[in-house]
Amino acid sequence: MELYAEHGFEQTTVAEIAGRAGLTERTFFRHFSDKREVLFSGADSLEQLLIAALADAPRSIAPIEAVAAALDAVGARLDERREFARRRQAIIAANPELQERELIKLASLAAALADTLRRRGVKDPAASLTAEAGIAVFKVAFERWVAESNKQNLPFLVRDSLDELKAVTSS
Amino acid sequence: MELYAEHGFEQTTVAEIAGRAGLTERTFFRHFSDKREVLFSGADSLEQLLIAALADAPRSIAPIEAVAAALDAVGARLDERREFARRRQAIIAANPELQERELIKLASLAAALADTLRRRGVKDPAASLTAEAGIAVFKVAFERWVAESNKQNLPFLVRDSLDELKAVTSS
DNA sequence: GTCTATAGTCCGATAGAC
DNA sequence: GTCTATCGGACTATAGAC
Repeated sequence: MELYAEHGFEQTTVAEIAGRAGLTERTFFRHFSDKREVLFSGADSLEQLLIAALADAPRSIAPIEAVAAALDAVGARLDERREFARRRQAIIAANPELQERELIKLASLAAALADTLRRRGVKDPAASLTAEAGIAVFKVAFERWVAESNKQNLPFLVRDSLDELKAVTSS
Repeated sequence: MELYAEHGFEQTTVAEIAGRAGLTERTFFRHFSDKREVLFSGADSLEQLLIAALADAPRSIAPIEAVAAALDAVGARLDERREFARRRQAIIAANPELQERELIKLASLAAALADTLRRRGVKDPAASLTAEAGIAVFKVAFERWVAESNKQNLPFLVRDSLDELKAVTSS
């Protein structure tokens, strides 16, 4: 992240990254499948957290509320590292290749959510739509969280964005 | 598309594509920024259609309905080339790099929708959420359209998916 | 760790369309 | 005279094979 922030993602070579870590280029690719992945490898634990939180949500509440609860858990985790998340996001925002990788990670989250919902008995297309809606809410909340000057925390923004989604779809 | 379908996207070199077209590698890159883009260059006209349809929608209807009308227009256009769309989608489904490119194109559509909504006076975060909800609806409808054995057309599936989204968010 | 294919860039030259 | 299209060759870095 230091090198990507200093010289930009494209200008940074894998050899430079490996060198700063005291390793060789080859070793970098043993740990990360490609040059982008080093910025996203932490996402796996977030996906696990998300799915576990959804699976633990009470069956009595509506699917979209269960998804919101799971997103809250992820939001709370990210909120602990707000400055780190901001620096990381600035790097991603500066490079389309990194945005592509971020989007496929979000799509993977949506697929995992939909899968877990189906396991809870939600039928398609409701399961897919609830999952996609949840990710859309999270995306918007996350953008507000990193961009804004105000200090609202991420779980609050997730809740607020969900309320807004309900409002715009209730026509 | 022929080469990608025959040998797979990764196994196909740009030199082969250029060769079959009677051109050189260098010329390929003049027309397409990268090897993936050749499958997505048609998306620009769809984005224009989408935005024009949204801009033309009457101000009297709710933003999400205006977005749905715009998605209908895109759906109708795609419906004319169902078999082509299916073959193209099979290639994309077989390769993560192509999925990444598809997702960033969809994100671009969402950004354009949100922008047009703002120009119509919709405030944020409602504009972003309406746009993201619209794209989510379209994604799910499109998946059903290419995957299903039944013969429902895309505009119908867009409408059906929107109704489903309204249902799952109205808790 | 070594070797290699290929994507993608940069320099430039050429030539037809209008 | 300008615009746009082609091609050539050298080059670097990523990423995969072994």
